[in-house]
Amino acid sequence: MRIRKSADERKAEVVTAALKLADQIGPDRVTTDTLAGAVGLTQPGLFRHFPKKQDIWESVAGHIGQQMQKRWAAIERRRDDAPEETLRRLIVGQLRLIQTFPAIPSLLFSRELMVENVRLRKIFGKLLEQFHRRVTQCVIDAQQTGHFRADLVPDDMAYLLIALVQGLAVRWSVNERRFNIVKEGERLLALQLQGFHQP
Amino acid sequence: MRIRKSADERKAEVVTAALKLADQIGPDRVTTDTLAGAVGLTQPGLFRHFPKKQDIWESVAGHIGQQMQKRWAAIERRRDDAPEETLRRLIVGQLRLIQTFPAIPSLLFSRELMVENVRLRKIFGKLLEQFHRRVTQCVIDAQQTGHFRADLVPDDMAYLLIALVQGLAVRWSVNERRFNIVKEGERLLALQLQGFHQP
DNA sequence: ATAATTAGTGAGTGAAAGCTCACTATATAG
DNA sequence: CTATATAGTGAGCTTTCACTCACTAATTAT
Repeated sequence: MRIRKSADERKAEVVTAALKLADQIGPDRVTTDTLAGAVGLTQPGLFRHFPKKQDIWESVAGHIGQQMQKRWAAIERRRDDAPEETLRRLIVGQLRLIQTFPAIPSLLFSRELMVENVRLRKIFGKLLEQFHRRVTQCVIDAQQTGHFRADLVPDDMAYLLIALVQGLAVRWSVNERRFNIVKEGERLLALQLQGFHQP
Repeated sequence: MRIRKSADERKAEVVTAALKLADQIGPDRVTTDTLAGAVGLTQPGLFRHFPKKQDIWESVAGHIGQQMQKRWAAIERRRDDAPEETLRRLIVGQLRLIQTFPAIPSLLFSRELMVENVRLRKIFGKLLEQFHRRVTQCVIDAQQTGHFRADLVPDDMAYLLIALVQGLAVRWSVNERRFNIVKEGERLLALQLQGFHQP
């Protein structure tokens, strides 16, 4: 008796398995065969749900995008936070997301995703852009409440904060994740923010 | 009459061609066939000089490493620079290197290099570590000359500065290199250093 | 209960890519 | 000038991988 599941359920399974495998063996080594095995299907069974392999990665990107949006929305719903607190939550949230899906950094630079799939690059590009917009807004707000120095360019301050996240992600990957990215991030963030405070 | 060159000359040609191709089409798409074509060889001809394909990438990594060391040495030879100036040169030099070899960021995350080749990961890991050590030393020096705040942790300040480079590299790649990474870096660096200065 | 739809499989195809090998052309040494 | 070493080639091998297709088993609708 073979196990049979609904299309939607399988799709979800495949996406999470793809993320897990991408983490463990690297995105470009996730073959349709290993992925199918991971969800208990034969290789052709996968193509029943995703006509092309790229479709799988697009679903994965979509899933990550949703997770980001969800976190951002939750943060912005806390209307009584100070701008600096919102900022802190945005940055730390991003780090936590990376911690939850450690494949994200390698995904960003995989051949499969970034070289071969234009649509995918656009998706990630837009996400980064949105993130920058949000961070910039926090910076502006913090300047207006007098917490941050007003003589600095908010756009660039946001870029520095985002670089903090990305640099940390790079180091974490190269270091084979031998440190806690969130803790490390919180420390560096505090340091970075000190530089932005009113003297 | 077939063209015949010395082994050393060919090796050098192959390394530069590999870097160029990695930039143009992505590291993982550089096949032995296209690479051989780029240097005017047949595909098996390549294996005369590099027994395994991985050996090519190791040579490439070695070449990049040499370039870095050369730049660092040149900077450190300027013994009369202020620590902050040395720091500035280190960071901007790194950005310039990336500008010269735009494949570096994608190389750092390619399957070929980072997943499949442990030795290569070690090489790059060591380079990053050396860079961090150098930057940290500059920070300490700048603290001792009274230019930087002494209450901040030098190690972490160095991490922030390196994150600046890496974050910029990420954005540059995702943005398909539509901005000048060196100019942008100089601006962000100035901003970052402001935060480190004595109030 | 039967028909229609949908999920899944076994076997196989074709293309890509790393690598081998026997052989040839060119250079260098004695 | 001959011998030896070295750079390069053509043909082919093997493995891996995305994808197809005819067919079967389970589910849902009528």
